[in-house]
Amino acid sequence: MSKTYSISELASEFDVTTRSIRFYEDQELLHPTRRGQTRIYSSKDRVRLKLTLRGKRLGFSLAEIRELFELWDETRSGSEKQLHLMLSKISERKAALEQQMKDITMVQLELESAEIRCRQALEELNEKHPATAK
Amino acid sequence: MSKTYSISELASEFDVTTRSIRFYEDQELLHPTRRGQTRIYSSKDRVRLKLTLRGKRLGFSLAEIRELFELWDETRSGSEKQLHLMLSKISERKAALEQQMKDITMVQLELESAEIRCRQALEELNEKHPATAK
DNA sequence: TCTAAGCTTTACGTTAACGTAAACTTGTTT
DNA sequence: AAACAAGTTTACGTTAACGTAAAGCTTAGA
Repeated sequence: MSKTYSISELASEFDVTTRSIRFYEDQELLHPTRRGQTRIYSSKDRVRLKLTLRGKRLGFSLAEIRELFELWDETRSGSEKQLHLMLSKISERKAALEQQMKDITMVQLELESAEIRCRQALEELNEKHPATAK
Repeated sequence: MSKTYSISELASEFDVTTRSIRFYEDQELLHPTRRGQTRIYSSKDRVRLKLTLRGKRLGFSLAEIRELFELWDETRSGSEKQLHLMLSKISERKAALEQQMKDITMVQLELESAEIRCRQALEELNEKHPATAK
């Protein structure tokens, strides 16, 4: 009897619209059960929603996210072939994430130096213009 | 007389289509000059293209990237107000990037443990099935 | 002179990821 | 009974970021 959630509970917890959540179901990322016609979300669904949103923030498409979910499900009782496929997908993703880490680091460095140049420009303004006090 | 580039040179160097490069110009991310009707790209344009692609990999929209370029250009001879605006945009971006770093780290951990579980499953298969040699 | 490569503009098509609106059911509160 | 809140389905609309022709210039080479 683990916990369940309504669609609006999940929507407000993760700050997405119910429209999005239904859309994710349509794309087979979530598989809520029903009571009557009302959707009931398990904690597994909740985890999947969380993972979905995280994946999105990382630039994965919904299709890619779905592919990962499916692979993982198939893998859970998988043949050797499935397991190897999963391992190769995993290392694909790992490589992509490492590239992203590098990109982020580069941009962070650029932002740092941009910030420094901004502050210097401000100081120069204040020397010519020591007026605007405090 | 610094170096210049043709559209297809840049396209093949960065592995994008010429269509995309022209589209970026349309969105005012690039500003090549012309010889006759042919576009000539400066090394500044090349840098901007590189930054654009990096920004895209990080999930920025073209509009956001353009906004950053414009802010930076305005800032280069900017008023105090411009400089402060730029600083606040910079810290916005820094915060977003930190969140992304966290996301990546989380996903990397999940991939790690998924990989481990895969390898264990493979070992178990090999114990029941020590056949497929080498 | 013809052709081929590489460039150009113009413009309609496409995909992903929802937004938005309309009309309906179901349960519960006044 | 009436009205409300929260859920549902159906379906058309929207935006971003290009893809994909189609048709025309321009210049080096056979």
